[in-house]
Amino acid sequence: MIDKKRLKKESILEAAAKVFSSCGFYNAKMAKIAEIAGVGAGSIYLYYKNKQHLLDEILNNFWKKLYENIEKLSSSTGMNPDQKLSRMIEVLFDTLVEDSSITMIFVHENSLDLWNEKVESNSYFNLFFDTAEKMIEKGQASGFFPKELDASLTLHFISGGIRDLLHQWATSEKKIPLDTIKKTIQILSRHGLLHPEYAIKGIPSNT
Amino acid sequence: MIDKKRLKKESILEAAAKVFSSCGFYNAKMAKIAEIAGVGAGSIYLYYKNKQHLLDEILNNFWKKLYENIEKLSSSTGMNPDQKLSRMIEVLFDTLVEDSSITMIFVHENSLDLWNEKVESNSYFNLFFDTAEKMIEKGQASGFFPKELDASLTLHFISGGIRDLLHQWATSEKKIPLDTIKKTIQILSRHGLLHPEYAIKGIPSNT
Amino acid sequence: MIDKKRLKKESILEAAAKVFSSCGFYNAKMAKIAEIAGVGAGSIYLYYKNKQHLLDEILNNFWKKLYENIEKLSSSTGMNPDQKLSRMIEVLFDTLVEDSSITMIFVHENSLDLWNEKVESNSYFNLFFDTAEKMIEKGQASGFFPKELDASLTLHFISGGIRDLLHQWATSEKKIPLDTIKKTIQILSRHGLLHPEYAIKGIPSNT
Amino acid sequence: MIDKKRLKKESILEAAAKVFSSCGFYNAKMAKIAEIAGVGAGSIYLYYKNKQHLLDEILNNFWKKLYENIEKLSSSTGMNPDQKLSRMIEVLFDTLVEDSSITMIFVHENSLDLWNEKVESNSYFNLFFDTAEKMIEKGQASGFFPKELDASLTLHFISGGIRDLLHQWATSEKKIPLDTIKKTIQILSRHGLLHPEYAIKGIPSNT
DNA sequence: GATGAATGAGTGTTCATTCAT
DNA sequence: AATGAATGAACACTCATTCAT
Repeated sequence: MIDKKRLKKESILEAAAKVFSSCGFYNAKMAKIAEIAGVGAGSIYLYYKNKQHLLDEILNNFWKKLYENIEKLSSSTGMNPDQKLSRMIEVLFDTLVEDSSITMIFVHENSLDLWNEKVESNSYFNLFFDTAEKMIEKGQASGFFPKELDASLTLHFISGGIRDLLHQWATSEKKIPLDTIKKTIQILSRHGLLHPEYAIKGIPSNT
Repeated sequence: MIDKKRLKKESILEAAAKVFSSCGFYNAKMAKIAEIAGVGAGSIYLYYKNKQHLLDEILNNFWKKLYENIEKLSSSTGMNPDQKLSRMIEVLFDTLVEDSSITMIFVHENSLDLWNEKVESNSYFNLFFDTAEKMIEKGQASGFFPKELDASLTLHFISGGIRDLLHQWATSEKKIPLDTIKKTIQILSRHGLLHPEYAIKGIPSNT
Repeated sequence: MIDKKRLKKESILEAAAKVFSSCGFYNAKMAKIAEIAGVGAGSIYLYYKNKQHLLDEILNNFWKKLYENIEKLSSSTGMNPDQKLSRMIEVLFDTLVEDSSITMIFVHENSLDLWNEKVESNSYFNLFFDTAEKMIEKGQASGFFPKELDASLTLHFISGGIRDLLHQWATSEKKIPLDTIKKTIQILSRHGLLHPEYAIKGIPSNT
Repeated sequence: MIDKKRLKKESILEAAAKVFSSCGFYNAKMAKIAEIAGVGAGSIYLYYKNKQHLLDEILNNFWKKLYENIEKLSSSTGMNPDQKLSRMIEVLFDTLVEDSSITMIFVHENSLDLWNEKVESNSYFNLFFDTAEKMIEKGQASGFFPKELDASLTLHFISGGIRDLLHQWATSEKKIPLDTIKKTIQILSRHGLLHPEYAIKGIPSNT
């Protein structure tokens, strides 16, 4: 009984994710969402205040999942910061890939006005970023990562990179293998584009 | 006479950029654009087919400028691939920072439907990416950059990173100095997050 | 058992009266009525056909009470028509004041569409008016009231006056004492605004 | 040109009055108003903020006209208070009869929520009532009208009476002649229902 | 009987676009 | 060319009413 309700609420959210991801938030019609969810148009409003609320929930769920995954990782022992970084990227990546609708929404719904509410402190969005930030700071403290980098900015750079790569992956005709994407992200995040040797020895002057 | 026309067309585009960047595409009102441009609402349609066309033009101009800047760089001699990469990032960065409206649009207007038209082959968007891609491939050929990376994906990763960083910069209260942003991008793009020494020597096992 | 039912039916009507009087018919929500009555939303429809029916019942009850009060008065002996008129006004007034919800409804819910059904002949509304009309006609027959007046119109004038006065009373900040209202009604109904002496002697020409 | 605009604005208001008066405010459809006015649905909003604004304008116009008519009367000389009262009732009556749509609206749209805005001080509604109130007070000062009456309440009684009488007139099948209505109002307002002689001599005890 | 979740018809309002002037 | 008044399609949301439980 109470399970059925949860199921219905869930199916509406899934339908919304599907429609948002394929049409974008502004072109998504509530009627379409209702149709896909298999409920009457008015029923959506029994569970969600309005269209915006649907998006908020979707994104919040996403950040929550991400936070929970990263949280375990953060407090785990037996990995050095570099391994944790690798793992974090993997988690971020896997979470995104797991549900392509969410990925598309994450990728696309960046529009200015769609973010105001989620920046409330201690939203999962912030929890995620704070946790990840601290992981990087620890890596800096133990000498793994250069101290001159700002942890928050670093995080944004990497997550932005991942986002665009997935955008590319999701929209490209000839599907790029996910493993290629994954490896690319790992290399670039950890080593950057420049060959490590050059980074240390410097560039040979006769080139 | 013909100059006056060009001026008016230009001022409309500038107004559109201003409004798009502050409200987002979907909340931007044509009436507001006309008002800011100082023209009648109907006049916009003398120069641009519709709202979408305005956005297309803005983004196209942006990619054109970017392409032209990168083009010179690409064919220039006297720089090694690493220096060119650095310079390219600088160009990308500077071009974005130059006009904050455009940056905000570049950052936000990712919505699915807003991109279909621009992927036409030989748009400046593609020209830019092709050129940049070739630069990276040259770097790989000459051993500067690891061959295992896909040039196109690399490019997307970096541009996505830059985008998110600038988003962060544009929306953060306490303005982060642009130089910090710039340096962060340079380091991460070229060296990644992991300290180069570890990248080569490997991680000490006793950590 | 059957009493419990009557009680529930009653409480729904009371709740409806409360909500109608505070929000007006069109802004009254069935859900709110159900909540105040302490029943489920669907239960209302076990007792009343629809929203309109609730209003009909409320008003019908009101006219019924009024009719019953006036009926006794009409057939009573020992009062002259003027005294009966006075008494009738008093009854009308007291009935209205007794339940302020009903008053507000009587005062406000005049909207065209809300009346069609109630004009069915031999509704209590009509019974009340017929009885009151006859009282006035008797007064005319016995010379108390001027014969040139139409009894029905007279009645409407007076009841309209009372209605507006009560509206005034119900909405005014600084509560006007009910006695003042009552006295005003009595004087104006019986003597009008003009000082009786002038009415007979005529107006002195030198004013 | 500017006249055409005024004409269009006017025609929309007239259409609104027509529809409001026949359906009531809440059942009036904007689409219907537009259709009757012969304009597109959106055009209404070029001239009026919303549906409520239409009603406000209609009623405000009505009170304005009424105020202007009463104002002249109030400051005129050569009439005693009783004559002025008579004249005022006539003006009120004539203004209402002049446009039956407005009358119906005046009669029906009393709903609680439809009045909030108009009670702003110095609206024409208030100006009208203040002016009329002063007329009555003058009549009391010069002994024409009984001092025990409150001028404001008196006014409300009379206007309420007129309203109901016109309601009656407007909805009755067999059209009552307007003259009958008018005379009824005059008599009742000035002399009340009781025969003036009785009012002075008292009621003979043997009745 | 009683419930309250589900429904979907219904509508005020917006705004990109057009076109008469 | 330039205007801005006019348009009308489109849509999120409400809420009286129903009906499965």
